[in-house]
Amino acid sequence: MGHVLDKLDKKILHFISQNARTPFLEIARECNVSGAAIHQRVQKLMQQGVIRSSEFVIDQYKVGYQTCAYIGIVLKSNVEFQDVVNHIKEIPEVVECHYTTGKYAMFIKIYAKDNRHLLRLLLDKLAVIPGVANTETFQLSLEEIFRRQLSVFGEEVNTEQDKN
Amino acid sequence: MGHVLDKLDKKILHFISQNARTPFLEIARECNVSGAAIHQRVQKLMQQGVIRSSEFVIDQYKVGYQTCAYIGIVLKSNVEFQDVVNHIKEIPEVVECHYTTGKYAMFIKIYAKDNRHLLRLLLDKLAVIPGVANTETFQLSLEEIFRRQLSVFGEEVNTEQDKN
DNA sequence: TGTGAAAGCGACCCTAC
DNA sequence: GTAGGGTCGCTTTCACA
Repeated sequence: MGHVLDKLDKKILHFISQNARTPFLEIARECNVSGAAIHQRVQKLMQQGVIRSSEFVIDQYKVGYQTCAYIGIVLKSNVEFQDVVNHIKEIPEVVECHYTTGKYAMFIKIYAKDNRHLLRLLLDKLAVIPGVANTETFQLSLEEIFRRQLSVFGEEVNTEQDKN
Repeated sequence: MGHVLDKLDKKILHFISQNARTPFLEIARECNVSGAAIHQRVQKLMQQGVIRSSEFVIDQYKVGYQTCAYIGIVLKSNVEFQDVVNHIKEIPEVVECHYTTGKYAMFIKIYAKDNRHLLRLLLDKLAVIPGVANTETFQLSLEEIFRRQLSVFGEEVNTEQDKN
């Protein structure tokens, strides 16, 4: 939890969370510090786990995955969560998996090529997992309206100022 | 949306979707092509919109956002979707927004610092948007079990082979 | 922790195929 | 659409403060 981030950390996160290829030297110039400082900060943030990874974001629709759905999963009683998770992990089309409190035990996000594919995933891959009682599907429309990273830093990041 | 991706495209996407800082030259060596080829392919993929962006992924929990929820939104009748979307966009804690078919009109993903914060967002920001009839919240547990990009390319990518 | 310089590479552009 | 070379700029490391 309490990772104390100062303004410089937040500025760095602000930049690199929007464009992973931003040169560290460019960030350094924006922040009026040396390139080495940025480099060291980024390494520390990675070690602390504040930075989880970096990735190019692919448009799933353009590579043939036309359908996306959130699925709430209800488990049978006395089921070991981890067993179910292990099965779910084996389905490559599942891109997120969460525990939830309330109505469902778990919530997953899944991509499929089309509705038929989605149905097959539901029936042949999900429903057959031991422990899964039933599922409810919230099918998302073709167009994702928007998607972004949490811009926690927006307000506090002022690009034209000294480092403190 | 037939963007025809050949094996080389898929290999490239496979690498850069997992680590945005992978040097193109390294990918080139893996694929037995020149660095320039990778560079041009990536540019083309960006122009086509297959690559949407690149980003460092921040661990939200480690920067003080302890709570995450999916929220299904029901709209009043005769409401212009876009008006509602415009209001939702103004809430920085919302990181995804989708249209859905079925029970809800829209589905969003939202981060909050804690339960109180989530409640305030629901009551003070979401519920007051004109056109929003009611919402249903699926609160996600602290620990995200996993999150990954669609590895469409896994099966087809063989790192030790020629380019065709 | 941050700095500055130095060394090693990679990105990018251009020309040729 | 790919290869190769050259230049420029970036990353990374190190001694020092």
